Amino acid sequence: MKRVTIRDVATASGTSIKTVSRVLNKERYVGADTRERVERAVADLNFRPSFAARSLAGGRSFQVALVCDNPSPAYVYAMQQGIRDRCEVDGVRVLTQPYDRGSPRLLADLDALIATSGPDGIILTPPLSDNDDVLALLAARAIPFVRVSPGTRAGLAPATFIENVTAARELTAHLLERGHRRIAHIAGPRDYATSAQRRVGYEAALLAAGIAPETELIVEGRYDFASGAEAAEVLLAHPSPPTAIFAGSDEMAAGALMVAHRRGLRIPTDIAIAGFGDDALASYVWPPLTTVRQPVRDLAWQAADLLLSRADPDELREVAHALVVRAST
Amino acid sequence: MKRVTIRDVATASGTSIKTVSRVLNKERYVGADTRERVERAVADLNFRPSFAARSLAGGRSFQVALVCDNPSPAYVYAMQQGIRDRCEVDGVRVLTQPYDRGSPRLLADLDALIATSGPDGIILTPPLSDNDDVLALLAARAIPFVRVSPGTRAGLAPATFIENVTAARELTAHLLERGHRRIAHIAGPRDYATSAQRRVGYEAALLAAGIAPETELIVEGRYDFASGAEAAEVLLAHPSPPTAIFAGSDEMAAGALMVAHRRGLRIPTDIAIAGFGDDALASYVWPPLTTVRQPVRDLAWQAADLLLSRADPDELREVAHALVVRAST
DNA sequence: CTGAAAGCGCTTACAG
DNA sequence: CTGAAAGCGCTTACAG
Repeated sequence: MKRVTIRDVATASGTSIKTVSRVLNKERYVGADTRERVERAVADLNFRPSFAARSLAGGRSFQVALVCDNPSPAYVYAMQQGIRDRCEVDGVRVLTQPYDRGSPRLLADLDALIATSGPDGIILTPPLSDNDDVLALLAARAIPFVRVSPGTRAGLAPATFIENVTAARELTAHLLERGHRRIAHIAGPRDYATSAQRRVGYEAALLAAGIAPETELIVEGRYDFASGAEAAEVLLAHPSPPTAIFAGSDEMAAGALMVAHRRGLRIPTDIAIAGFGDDALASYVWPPLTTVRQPVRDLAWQAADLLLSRADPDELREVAHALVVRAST
Repeated sequence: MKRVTIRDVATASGTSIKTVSRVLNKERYVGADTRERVERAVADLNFRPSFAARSLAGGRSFQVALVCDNPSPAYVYAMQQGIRDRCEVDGVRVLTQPYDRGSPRLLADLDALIATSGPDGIILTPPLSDNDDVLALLAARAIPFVRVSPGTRAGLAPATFIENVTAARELTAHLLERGHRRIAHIAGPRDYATSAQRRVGYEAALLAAGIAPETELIVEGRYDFASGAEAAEVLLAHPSPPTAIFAGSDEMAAGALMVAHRRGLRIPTDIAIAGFGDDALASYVWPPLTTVRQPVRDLAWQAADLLLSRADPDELREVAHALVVRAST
């Protein structure tokens, strides 16, 4: 079973390999009937061009890399799906490279990825979207990239985002409406721009209600379950504990929920708990979590679209979020 | 910034490109000092060979594909991690292709993957590990593959697995020890070999305890949360409901847990619930789930190792499971 | 142990 | 609108 090549298609269609190449790449200036003959031959022979050959000859790899360092498998998985949804339309493959931002090898690994696989573009998710070293490397290598949920330096590259500040303000307002006055916040890690954005929204809502944010009611987590539980322990041990907790991620909210259960607290009567993201997890825990829907798959799709359509560096695309009220508040 | 090529390395080290190629591929018959000169030049020039060129010339792609169709992001993500852990040792990349086994395009898409990307090997996860059409296609294309948790046709290809029957028996025995006599089972979908294996283990434990399995206490789900909830509704509506439910996956167990909470049942007093897998989710719900630990990442690592080490088709590797008792039983 | 030649399957640049 | 030539950066087969 020898491989069918462009040469076979040229022979079968009575044209040259250059013409077949033109049809393959949807170039203009191919006669209608010539195009048709080539397309028939492609179908008849079940010809599929070799990525390796196209990459080598054309200097493009037909590959996009998702470069991420995120504690949530659900997030990364949804990102992969959204990116793939968009990329497969263009016949582009997706390479997922999870990194450890703490690793001293981060830059070297990323550089190696670029040198060996030569992706046509890169999609950066938080916290890498705001990592100066990574940003500098991509600029030096002159490789197109898109940022998901960046915090600073708008205009550096196209980006997709949700209005984190607004969303957090809406969620906090919901807790205020429920009558809560002592509302705690479990913030995300410092190097995520989204952490600060969500915290700003939380504080803005409190201020708008005439409540001064208290440092003691704000604890920093790592966006994961364990840190949410740790933070909740701290908050609930407070002499005058909060009646509501707004966690910056659903996983942290789930951790807080676990602690509340362990302490025999009734939810939401004794303590209301809300998250952020609307991961599948938010619907799986008891009681189901009030949260903000962050459509990760859409964010990813738009990011891939920005990349493949070669958007201008200052193009920003907002994806709509939504407050989702469930039984935990 | 022109790309550094093998030719530059040959010039810098005073050898030929063939010798550089030998060093790169760790071939034998290279003089010690020649090797050293080449290695120094590689390091000095920061040379990284092009995957595209190596693929085209060598007929290998340095790429392995994970071909899966699984409802659980956590499972797929853990598989990706384990495979990548092993592959990066050999400088091999991982392509993840999620498929829809219900799709009429499944085979065509898989065939296209093979034709365009030409992976050096493929890893199949359930239920694709037992899909006859997929198996036939891979055989026809003569492409090496490894199966994760296959059910039948041992010897067709190397495989990794956990002892599902034993594990399910142990879990059910645990429920029996807790005093339960009416133990229900939410089984996985029919096309997963693991579904039948777990069910067999469940029935064997009952029989060993002198209890005849009842058809009405066995409901089929889809391994996901929603189907677990649906199955639990059916089971708890039974005139003589079970006192314990063993779900074939953690997600289904979480669904059953949700239904129990909605009905105001105390867990495990009114109803005990156990899952299978020990996904992160199992520790996130309340009460935490008793389950069987299935080390997916290890299964994946071993699968990749079997592939990269060109294991014989009859090589099987068992990965150890473990009963994990928590508060839900 | 080492190297010169040919070729993998495409695309690029150049002609016509 | 179409094609012949050169070349992408490596590895394979073949010599020595």
